[in-house]
Amino acid sequence: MQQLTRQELHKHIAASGLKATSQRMVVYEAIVALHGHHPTAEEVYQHLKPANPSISLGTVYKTLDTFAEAELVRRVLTEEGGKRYDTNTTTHSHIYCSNTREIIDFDDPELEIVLRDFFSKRQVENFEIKSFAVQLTGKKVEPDKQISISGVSNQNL
Amino acid sequence: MQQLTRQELHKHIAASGLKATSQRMVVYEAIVALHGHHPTAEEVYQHLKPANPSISLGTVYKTLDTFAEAELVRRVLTEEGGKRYDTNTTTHSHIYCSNTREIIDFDDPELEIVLRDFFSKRQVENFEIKSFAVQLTGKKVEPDKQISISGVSNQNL
DNA sequence: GTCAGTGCAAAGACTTTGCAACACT
DNA sequence: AGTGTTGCAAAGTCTTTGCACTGAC
Repeated sequence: MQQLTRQELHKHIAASGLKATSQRMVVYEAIVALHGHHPTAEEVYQHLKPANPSISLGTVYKTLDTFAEAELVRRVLTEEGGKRYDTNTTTHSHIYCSNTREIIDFDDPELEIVLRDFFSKRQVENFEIKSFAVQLTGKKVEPDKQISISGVSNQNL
Repeated sequence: MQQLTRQELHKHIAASGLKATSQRMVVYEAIVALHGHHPTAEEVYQHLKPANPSISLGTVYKTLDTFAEAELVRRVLTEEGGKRYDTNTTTHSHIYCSNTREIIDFDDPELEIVLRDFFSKRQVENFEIKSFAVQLTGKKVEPDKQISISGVSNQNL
């Protein structure tokens, strides 16, 4: 994502019905800058601290929580239990590497079409579905090694 | 899942290369009993405590972690940041209710076929996929209300 | 008998909260 | 001006760790 001007930041935040304070703009800016890294509150704080030494960690926590409620950002599911955040992009799919614990964006329009199609036919009882995501788990391999999906075992599917 | 005998518990645990201690059997028994509830360590502890007052919470934490490493149980992704566990069943899909914070199993063979199919064609670069899961997010509705998927907005897909 | 596993309690990590001061609308 | 937001620090929650003891193999 490109650099946002102060005005744009203001607009983004105000558009969600939130007061556009300077801390919120800074936090939003940081999470945009860290897009793809799925940072924790602490990481957001560390990122914006040099340029904004007066902001407090507690405010970052509160702000991210507020943003998540307002759907300005979304929480990323983790197996480790920490809360991570990301800008609310069009894809909700992630790959989780069990070796490096990275969460990598996986953006595949085809997959999304397939799923969207599936759920437009398959209604879930007593449930109003708001969004869905695919979570892939696996391990990074060396670029020169053979890439395979054959390792997907039946009992995992 | 049915009741497991002490011998069966022993076998399950030993089969993963772990020492089959009585604490481990009790923890495994509890998580089987709580299958579908996706309990936290604390909940597992509360469940087994009445019958096993001498077991310590720390041991439950350690044991669940050990089990997860050995893939005897799996960690369930949560948005809230707490670690939850479940027996390693054949489905990996969940529905998360943002109202009640419940995690509900969603077992749909058709969906699994669709995804399995998709990923058998679509290889992911430099990544060996081990498993995948679909995470649905939404809200429970009253049984008499209209159920709809139309609320799925484009920007979430 | 050996060594991994356990209980306990303390430490650690992460997150939330209360409140006075502050700043956006 | 009024109300929601911030900074700070303290409290709270959840999880891990160290160590002496125990029990499974």
